[in-house]
Amino acid sequence: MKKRAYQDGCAVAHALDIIGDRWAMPIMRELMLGPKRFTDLRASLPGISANVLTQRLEGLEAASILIRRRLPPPAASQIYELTDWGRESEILFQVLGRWASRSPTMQPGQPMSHVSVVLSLRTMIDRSRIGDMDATIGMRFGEEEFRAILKDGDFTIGRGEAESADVLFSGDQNALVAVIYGGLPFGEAAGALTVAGDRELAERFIRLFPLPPKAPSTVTPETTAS
Amino acid sequence: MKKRAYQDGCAVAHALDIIGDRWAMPIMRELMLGPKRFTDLRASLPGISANVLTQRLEGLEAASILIRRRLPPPAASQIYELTDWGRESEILFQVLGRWASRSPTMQPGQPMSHVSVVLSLRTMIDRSRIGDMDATIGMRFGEEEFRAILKDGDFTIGRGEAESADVLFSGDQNALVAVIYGGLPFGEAAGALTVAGDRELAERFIRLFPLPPKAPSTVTPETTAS
DNA sequence: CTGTATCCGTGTTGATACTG
DNA sequence: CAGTATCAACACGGATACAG
Repeated sequence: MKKRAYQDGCAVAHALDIIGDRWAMPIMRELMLGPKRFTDLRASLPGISANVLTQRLEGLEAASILIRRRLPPPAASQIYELTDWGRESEILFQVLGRWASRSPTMQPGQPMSHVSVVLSLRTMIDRSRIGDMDATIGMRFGEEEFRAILKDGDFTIGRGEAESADVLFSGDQNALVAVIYGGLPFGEAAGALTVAGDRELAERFIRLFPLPPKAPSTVTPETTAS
Repeated sequence: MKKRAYQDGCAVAHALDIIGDRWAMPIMRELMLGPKRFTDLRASLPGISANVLTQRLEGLEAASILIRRRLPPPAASQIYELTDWGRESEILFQVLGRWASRSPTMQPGQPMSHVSVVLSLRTMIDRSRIGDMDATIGMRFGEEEFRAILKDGDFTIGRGEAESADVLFSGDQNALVAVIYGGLPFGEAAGALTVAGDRELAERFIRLFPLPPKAPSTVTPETTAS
């Protein structure tokens, strides 16, 4: 079928055959919190072109990672939704993200999608810091709302109603990232991010997501001769 | 630097920028059990071309995943060796391999490299089945020797002297795979695989690596009309 | 023997425009 | 909204030639 396949019995090579193509994993990531339409996917993946998105969706469907469903009328649109097995791939994103967060060449500050931010919180939460916290945190990024629950030492987050939470973050998800991972004070994020509700809880919340130490760079910084 | 980079702050996207290129992960896999030379890598990655291997090695070196070392004379050859952080990526291969082993589209029977086989054992071992086993297992595939140790409910395997083990498998690594994962009886693998030493231990050993159940295919098998 | 560099045919990717 | 068509740029794989 596929022209360029590793002809290798290794399961890792098979994984790369089905999800190793450019954009395949970012597409899966965007579907991890629930189904999306073609246009939603395109909007949350800046840089992808329509034909590549079509091809990847076909490939991922053929691999049983997602299914295409036509919503019942009146909403006559199609949606793409992960299968159970596709959803099980979340562990890949967690492990990959945790490993890459130590990369010495990673440059911070680039924009992230709504889903990326939420998944990164799922990945980087340090459950040992939750203690006896018992709270709900809402987030509103553009049209999308997410809801996090801290309870019994555990942390869950997904799409959900944000308004009634104990704290509500709203605005630009990148500003929240700058606060949580970049140590930016809320004050300096004002304008891009507003915090409503229990301010002290918000301050505690953002300290639940420590970054692991960077791995050392093994590259000599190349004395740039003209 | 890189022409085609996801411009995405998500750590997963950064990971894909540095290890998402074709052949990058298979190269890392081949170095996971210790350093190799350019020619060794090429031989264990059928299908890769010299220039692509050179490019990937450069990229992985720039990302601090591996370093290039010149062996001291008399062996004047270079070797490629994972950095500490590069070695920490083994978890990626384990998670990826375990997930992909459930793929409904994976076809068994394709050849695997020596390293792939050893890493797959590390990945698929079911420690709960080890019980009080206390033994060493040797494997000799071509020029390479590996040694596994079962002790105190744990399993370790890596490059190492094989001869003195309680059981010695030698011959074609693919035949061992067919026995362990394919359920092929030793008898039918004879010729491709020889087993020396404690035969009963060998039989117990190969049952320590159960495969997880396949995920269901969600693709309708397309009634092939002429 | 161990790599590296260059050329070339081919397939994949990506941007734009366009259609149901 | 959900893709398809077209085309240019690039990456890949193979072969070959070159350098230490």
